[in-house]
Amino acid sequence: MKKLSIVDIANHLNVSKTTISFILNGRAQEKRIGKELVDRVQKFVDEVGYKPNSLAKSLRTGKSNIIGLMVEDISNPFFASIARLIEDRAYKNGYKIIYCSTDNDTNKTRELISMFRDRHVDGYIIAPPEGIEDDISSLIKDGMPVVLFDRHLPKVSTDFVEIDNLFSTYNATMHLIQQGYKNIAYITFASNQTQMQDRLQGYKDALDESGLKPFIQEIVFSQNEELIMGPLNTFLKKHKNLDAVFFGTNHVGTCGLKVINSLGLKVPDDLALVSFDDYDVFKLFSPPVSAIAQPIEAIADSVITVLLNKLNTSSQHISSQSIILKTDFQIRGSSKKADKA
Amino acid sequence: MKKLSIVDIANHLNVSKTTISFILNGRAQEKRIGKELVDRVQKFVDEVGYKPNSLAKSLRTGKSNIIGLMVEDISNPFFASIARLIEDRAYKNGYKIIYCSTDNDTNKTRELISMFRDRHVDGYIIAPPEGIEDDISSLIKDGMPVVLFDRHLPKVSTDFVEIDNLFSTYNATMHLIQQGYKNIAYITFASNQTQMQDRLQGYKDALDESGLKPFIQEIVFSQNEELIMGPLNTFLKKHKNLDAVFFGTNHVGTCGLKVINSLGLKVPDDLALVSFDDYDVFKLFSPPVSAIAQPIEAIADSVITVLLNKLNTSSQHISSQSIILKTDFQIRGSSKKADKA
DNA sequence: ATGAAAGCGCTAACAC
DNA sequence: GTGTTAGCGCTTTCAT
Repeated sequence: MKKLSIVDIANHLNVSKTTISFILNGRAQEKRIGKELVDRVQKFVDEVGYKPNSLAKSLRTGKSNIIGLMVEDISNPFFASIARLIEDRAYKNGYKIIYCSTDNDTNKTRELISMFRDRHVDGYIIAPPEGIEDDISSLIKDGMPVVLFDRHLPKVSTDFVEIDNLFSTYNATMHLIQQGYKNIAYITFASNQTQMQDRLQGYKDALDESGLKPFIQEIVFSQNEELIMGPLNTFLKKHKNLDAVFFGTNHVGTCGLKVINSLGLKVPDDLALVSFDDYDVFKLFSPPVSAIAQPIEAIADSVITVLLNKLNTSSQHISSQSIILKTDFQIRGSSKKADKA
Repeated sequence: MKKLSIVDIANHLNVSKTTISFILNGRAQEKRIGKELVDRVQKFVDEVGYKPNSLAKSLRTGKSNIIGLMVEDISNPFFASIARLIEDRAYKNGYKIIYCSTDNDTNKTRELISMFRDRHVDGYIIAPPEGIEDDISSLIKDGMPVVLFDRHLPKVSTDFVEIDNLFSTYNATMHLIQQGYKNIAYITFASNQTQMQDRLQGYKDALDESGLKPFIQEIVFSQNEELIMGPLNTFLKKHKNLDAVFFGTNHVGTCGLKVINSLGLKVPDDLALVSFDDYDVFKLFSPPVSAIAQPIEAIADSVITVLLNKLNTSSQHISSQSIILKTDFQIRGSSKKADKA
């Protein structure tokens, strides 16, 4: 059974394909097409299960109903959860998602953007790596709806959705300080991305304000856990005087826990812990790890809402918006000073 | 700057667009097009950064270079990791991925398949829910390349990639028995999917063989963790005599750990633990949880290899293959009997 | 109120 | 070797 086209059904019904097209696109009223005809067409279409070829439609209209989603790494639970939520909302609104992981690699990202353009995606949701400013700018210049999230590009004016990174780490660091910890390290990935810089700054500000000395360890991002745990191990062994460690991301945090376990360190007695991003690993660790929970649902919701908005308003120039969401600091056993101060 | 089409560049070079098309598609040799012309075209194309419109190409050729990937839930670390790996391989071979989560919902899946068809995806990778047999069959009947994974549909003859579920649970259950545990429960999601049934059977076989009594608890699948933890809690409270629990999936396992923590049970003294699927949560729990590690890379690799194969061989009727991979049972502290038997 | 026809950008049979 | 041309299936202007 060959798939039928609009022509087939037009022929079968002895009507012009134009009319069919109008009816199928809900413009029957507007075109004053006879109600009786409309029903007849509708009925037949349902009967044979005709579906317009969306490729042809896209070619003609220039709209693909596809949204491109570019995250750092889809296997990271943070991004996976957001992707899931965005996916749901997108499908409900008639959009499909094409996604991919950038690995924070500028060239790969550039290539992917080009692929997306080529595919005529209608909109872009991107957690951008550094160095991609020009590509994003040109996307925007060409009128493509773009929403950044998790971080933004200071030199590009776009809509973006973020959390209050600086306050989050400041606040959590302050908590450690209030608990009486003095030698607090901050371990993060080496990155100039805004969210990473803001987080680092929040930590620094808190220490500064309290007259404490910062210990910062930046690790080169890698897919290979060994390459993260190695430097972490070295760092922790070298700084025996530390009494608390702040992990800048969930990935660093997880690797950190593994290293701490392998070193046989006691939490929080030997070392207190706080990590960015909250997820099961932290909740189930013994003791559970204090963590900064990002409002995943709110982020996904904001992102897709903003994008759908841009997609639906024909007007090119709505002023772009920045949405900054609050995080939720979950204080748990890993950062509570033992009673005998 | 308007995006240019093949016609523009043909005009600009005073050549027919056919010639351009041939050159761009690497058929210059075959068509004996002058090397000099080829170079000239190539140079100009590079210069202006011309990219063929893939929509038009797809419309014409019927190929979209898109693979549809349907998993149960992209935010589940197992599926997220596999998706990531498949994505990489697919991109390297010139394919993009459109993915979505089925939630094990037959109707949703049916709709998604229809969307994929409509989008003319070139191939399908599916972790199928129950009840979707007919849709898959018709896909195959129409000559679409389909690879199932994680589970299969007994009534449909397709290529699929799976692990040896039955042996995996049998083996791990035997381990518990050898450690001296007598009252071993198996907690899983209620499901008739092959992998779930096989896992359950492996457990039953082991108990049978050892003359032990099974305790089986099936939980209704849900996105909402509360709805999983509730029944779990009830079950554990009701069966105080249990000395070991086997979790049938990573999700059940994670929820199980939360419940065990909230109940204040000691692992493995109060309760020994084994779970299907290995991931960070299990590795970092105290004590670390014995787990059946699926060979993620091998699964992803097999899936995409099989699919690419089907995509590239024009022949319709290669006999379909089933690939069954081995798992790796990681024995850890959660299932070792305390020394004083 | 309905239909004819142009055209979105590309490929490939078929001429020349 | 290179160009002409007919679609792929759809939307939309314009004429009737």
